[in-house]
Amino acid sequence: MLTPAQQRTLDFIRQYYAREGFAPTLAEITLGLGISSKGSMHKQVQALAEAGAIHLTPGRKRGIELIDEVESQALTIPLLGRIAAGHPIEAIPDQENLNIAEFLLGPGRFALLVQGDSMIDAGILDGDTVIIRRQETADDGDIVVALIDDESATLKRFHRRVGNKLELAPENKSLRPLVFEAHRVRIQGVLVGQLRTY
Amino acid sequence: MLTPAQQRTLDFIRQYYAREGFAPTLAEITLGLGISSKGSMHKQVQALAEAGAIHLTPGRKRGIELIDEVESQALTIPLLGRIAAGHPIEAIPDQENLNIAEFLLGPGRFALLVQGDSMIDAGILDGDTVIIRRQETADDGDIVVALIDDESATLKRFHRRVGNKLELAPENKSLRPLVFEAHRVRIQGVLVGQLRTY
DNA sequence: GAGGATAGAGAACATTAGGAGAACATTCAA
DNA sequence: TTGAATGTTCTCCTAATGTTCTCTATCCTC
Repeated sequence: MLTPAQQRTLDFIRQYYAREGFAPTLAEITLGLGISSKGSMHKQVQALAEAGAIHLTPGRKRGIELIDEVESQALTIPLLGRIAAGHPIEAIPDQENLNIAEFLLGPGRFALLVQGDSMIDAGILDGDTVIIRRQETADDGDIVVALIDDESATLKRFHRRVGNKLELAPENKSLRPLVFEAHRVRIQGVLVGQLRTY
Repeated sequence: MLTPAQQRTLDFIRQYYAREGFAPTLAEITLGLGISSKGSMHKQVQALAEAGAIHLTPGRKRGIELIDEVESQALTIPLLGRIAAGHPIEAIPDQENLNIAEFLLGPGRFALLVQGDSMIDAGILDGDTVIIRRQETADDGDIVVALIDDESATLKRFHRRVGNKLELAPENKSLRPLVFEAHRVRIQGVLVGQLRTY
């Protein structure tokens, strides 16, 4: 069971690794998390290693290795091909199976049931399930789950605005974007998937 | 069994854990449930531990661990609750995990990649994956994969028309429904799911 | 009403987690 | 070979947090 600081650290290492292709240094982690002591960070990283979340090669620079999560079990469905109105189904070479687990499961993800039509123009309907990856920051244009005033949650498209303000825009022509001071909004995660059953 | 207050507490802990990746503090639970005494909450949490619903590490901060019904953990994703613009995330009773497998997989199912915008008003966008169950008949109003003249395939909404005719209707205001003699159309399957990744 | 079970308030206290920062050791690339 | 970059090991600090009390207030059943 990870502590909050450990979880933040792990999330940062994962993101860094995904972005750069190699592990961060202690100094980079401290910087990324707004801490100033790499000694303290060393403690965190050690704790992560003991918890089995990462593997460390002592002394080595950038010596952090991520430990693969439980291998995603085979959860595949045959992918027949591409369908476009008015054409035959076109087979997709070298990809006869779709691994759903790989698409939707992963560390730090959770699902939410969407209620309401505010994202309908983005193809997210009332009753759909969305898959969210937990993270506290977002890029401009991401669809995020945001907590406003630590109270009401909402799924909206995220934009930065001048003057330390944020815009949360629904994808529905009949609704208007909302603009908030940055400090009132806490991002809880970004949309990584969506699914629906009939 | 659990008392109502214990159930509320457990639900909150589950939701918090899925969202944050670590357990809440007593103070956070009390706050989340609208209570003001962490001493009382301590009692609740102790009771939950005795009931076997959670595991506690005494003295430790955020020392609550959820007890997994391990099962097919690799195939499930925590379902936090229902999100509606402007409300807190509302927990869904008795459904804290979503099993992706049973959600989308099943006998006789296959996937297709959608190309084009002909079903956009049904929330099916260009690039989405749809899950189809193989069957040769369909009910009025189903969305089906149909083969026309044994040649071109298409994903459309299916309607019966008088005179042994069938209508295949796109869900896109700028496109018109097509009507065929029944013998020209062969239904290959009906839409049972849809998914999208970002 | 008595008595138990359940909820909660709130105060006092003890411990932990997270962090600062200095000093030192090691790695690695030029 | 060498020095900057980076990891390691300390010691110290403190706010955040768990623990333990004692009191109240409802319910419910008998």
